[in-house]
Amino acid sequence: MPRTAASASSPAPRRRPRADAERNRGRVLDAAREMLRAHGDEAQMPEIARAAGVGIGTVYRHFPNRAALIAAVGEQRQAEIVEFGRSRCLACPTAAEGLAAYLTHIGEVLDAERGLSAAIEAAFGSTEPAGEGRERAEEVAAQLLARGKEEGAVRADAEVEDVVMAVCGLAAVIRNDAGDWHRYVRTVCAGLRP
Amino acid sequence: MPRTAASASSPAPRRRPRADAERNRGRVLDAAREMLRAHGDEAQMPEIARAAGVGIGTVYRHFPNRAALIAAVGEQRQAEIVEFGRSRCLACPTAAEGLAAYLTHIGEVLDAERGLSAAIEAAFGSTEPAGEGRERAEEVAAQLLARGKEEGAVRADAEVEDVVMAVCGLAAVIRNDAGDWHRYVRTVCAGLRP
Amino acid sequence: MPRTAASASSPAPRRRPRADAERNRGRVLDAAREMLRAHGDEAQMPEIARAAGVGIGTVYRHFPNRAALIAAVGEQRQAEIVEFGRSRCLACPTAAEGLAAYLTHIGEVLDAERGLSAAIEAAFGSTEPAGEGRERAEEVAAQLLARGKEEGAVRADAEVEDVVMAVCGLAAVIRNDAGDWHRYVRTVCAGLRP
Amino acid sequence: MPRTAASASSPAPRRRPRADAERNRGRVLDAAREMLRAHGDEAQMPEIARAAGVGIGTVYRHFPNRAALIAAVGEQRQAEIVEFGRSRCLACPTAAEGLAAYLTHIGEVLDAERGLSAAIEAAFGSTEPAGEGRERAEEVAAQLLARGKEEGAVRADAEVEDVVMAVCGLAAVIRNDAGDWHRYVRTVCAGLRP
DNA sequence: TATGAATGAGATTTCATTCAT
DNA sequence: TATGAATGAAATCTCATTCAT
Repeated sequence: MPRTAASASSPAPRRRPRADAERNRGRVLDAAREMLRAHGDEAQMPEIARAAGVGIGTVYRHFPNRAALIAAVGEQRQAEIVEFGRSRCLACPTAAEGLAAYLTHIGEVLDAERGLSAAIEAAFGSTEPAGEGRERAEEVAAQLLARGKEEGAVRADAEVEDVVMAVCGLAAVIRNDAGDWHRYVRTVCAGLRP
Repeated sequence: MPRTAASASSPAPRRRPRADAERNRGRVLDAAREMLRAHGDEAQMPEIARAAGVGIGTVYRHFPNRAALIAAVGEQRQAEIVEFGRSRCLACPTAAEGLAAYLTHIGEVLDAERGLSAAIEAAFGSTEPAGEGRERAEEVAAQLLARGKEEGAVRADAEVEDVVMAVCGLAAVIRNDAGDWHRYVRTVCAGLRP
Repeated sequence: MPRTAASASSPAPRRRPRADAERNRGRVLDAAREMLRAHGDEAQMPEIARAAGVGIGTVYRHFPNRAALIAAVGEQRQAEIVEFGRSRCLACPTAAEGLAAYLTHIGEVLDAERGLSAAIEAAFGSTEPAGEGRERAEEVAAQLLARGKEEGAVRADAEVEDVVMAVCGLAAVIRNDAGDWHRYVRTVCAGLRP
Repeated sequence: MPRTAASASSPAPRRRPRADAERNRGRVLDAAREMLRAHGDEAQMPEIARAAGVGIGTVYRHFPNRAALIAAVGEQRQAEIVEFGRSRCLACPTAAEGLAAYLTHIGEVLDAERGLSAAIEAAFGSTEPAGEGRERAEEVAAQLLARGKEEGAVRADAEVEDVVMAVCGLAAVIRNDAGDWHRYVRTVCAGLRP
């Protein structure tokens, strides 16, 4: 596509549109996700920048520090997990099944993407920022619990907090290779029954 | 100067570590524990060495790297926790009470010593080396489960692995401030009941 | 802000070292020089970094290791010595006087700055890199010899190499306190006469 | 030589004769010399101990520190050089030849045993301890100079100090690869002539 | 007295983060 | 705004030297 005549002779029109920055942010996030998947916590900032095809300064323009970048990766992955929960688990015949399916899905993701598990654990775990992702995750849990109570499959005093903690624990179980995590899911589900 | 026949004069059974080395190892471990307690993962190797009153080379002679030192601290703390479990929780009137007491004690320790929680989590979690500490921890769990089954307070198919995972998850819950950990203990205990 | 036509707008001739890096390199070099003067070979890298007001990483960015830093100090001092030779000794009434003055100046510098003498000796001695400093030093020697031969005050077969070796030896004499170095200068000068 | 009857039945007569220690000292010295020859200043104390077949503690029993060991090696080698000077150079037809032969021999040794040159330089150079070796070295120089003056081949005001400095310089010239050391010898010899 | 594991000071490497361009 | 060279704090390694056995 030949440039239109308007493209004047200025040596380089330094007007990088916002879209450009947005694209860079995405590239960095993707690269970080890949590097974390591959190398876990060993993933290095310069490597991530290189993999993203940007300078390291650009990484820091979009994320104030390494922890923030990792957190962003965790939240991104969390969002996908929650979306799965919303579309698939809420659609299960029973809430009990839905809850089990939700936890099992999380387990599978964490198991398959070991390098991301700390990031995901933090996304689900931390009560602090109560970010948007966190909120949506809690919505899914809340709906599952509510339905579960209606169906008599969940203790009346179960709370969203209990699910959050279960997920957080699940992440740790998998990250530490502490045992067969399917059994953990079973225990927790049983523990939430009336 | 006739010695009695028994004097097996092997030139040197010299395989006990030198007394001072043993002492220094202990000092380093103690110092690391203090620094971790106080500063968590920020704890620095030179600071630890200084606090222990030894050179940094000594720290590295006893522990090949920072991670190994932290792991050792975790195992030490784990040993104390397990000892508590053995002497107190096994002595509870019922196994159910014992198990709850065990998990609650762990929760209290982790809650009070946030800085150590990652180290302790790893000590309880990792299946890898199956070190001595790990073994003892499993003994306690095994006995609690066995008695629990006799008393009809624990599922017949519960295994030591389930307790290990519960502990590991508990550590993560507390480390991430994911919620009221007492509730988590309750859920897990309930999940192990028949 | 119209630039004059001459502003060749090549996107980035960005190969000049950053100004601050250049400044820091200089600071490190100066600090090293001071520390060497004061403590000789005892001078420590962390101390030098501190004296320079930079982190130790910066020292190692500019100089791959301690030896390289010391060598750089030696070359810097050598450059000053050579400059003295160029401006003062070449201006002496006779080449013989010039040569004596040159060696005497070197002796005085080495005598006054014991801590630097090994570095300076290496700078004058080593034939290896034939760096810029070395080249200039040889120019001075070459001119003194050439004039000396014209004036009949220097052997016809004397070479720059002979002066270099004399300087190198002088440094060793002073560093080892092997005797009254003025006598050494006299011997060498006599040895270069026809 | 069978032990005399007096050698009682004590399980192990812990009377290591002095000869034993003396032998160890010699072994350490030899090993150090070899390691220095092979690796120069890189030679490490533990390696030397291993090469000598003794514990590192034994090395330190005989030599207070690394510098002292190296100095001892230098003095040993110096002694051999001086012995050569005494037996060969003093026997030359003329003192001028003797002096040249002496310096040339030193040059050859230093050239062939680069790793030892710093040690040898120090042995010849340092005025400090005026040890026995040093004294003998000066005797040779003194005799060569005395005969040279008689023969009219050496300046009347030449002193032992001048020879010492020449040797010291020679060592530096060779150690630094500053040029063709034979030329240096020539210059110095010429410089000592009337 | 001989031994070598243990020690600690200092050199060097690593990498997250900053900042001049 | 994007870049990556530059920075510096902390980890880690390397020996010379000490000292319990």
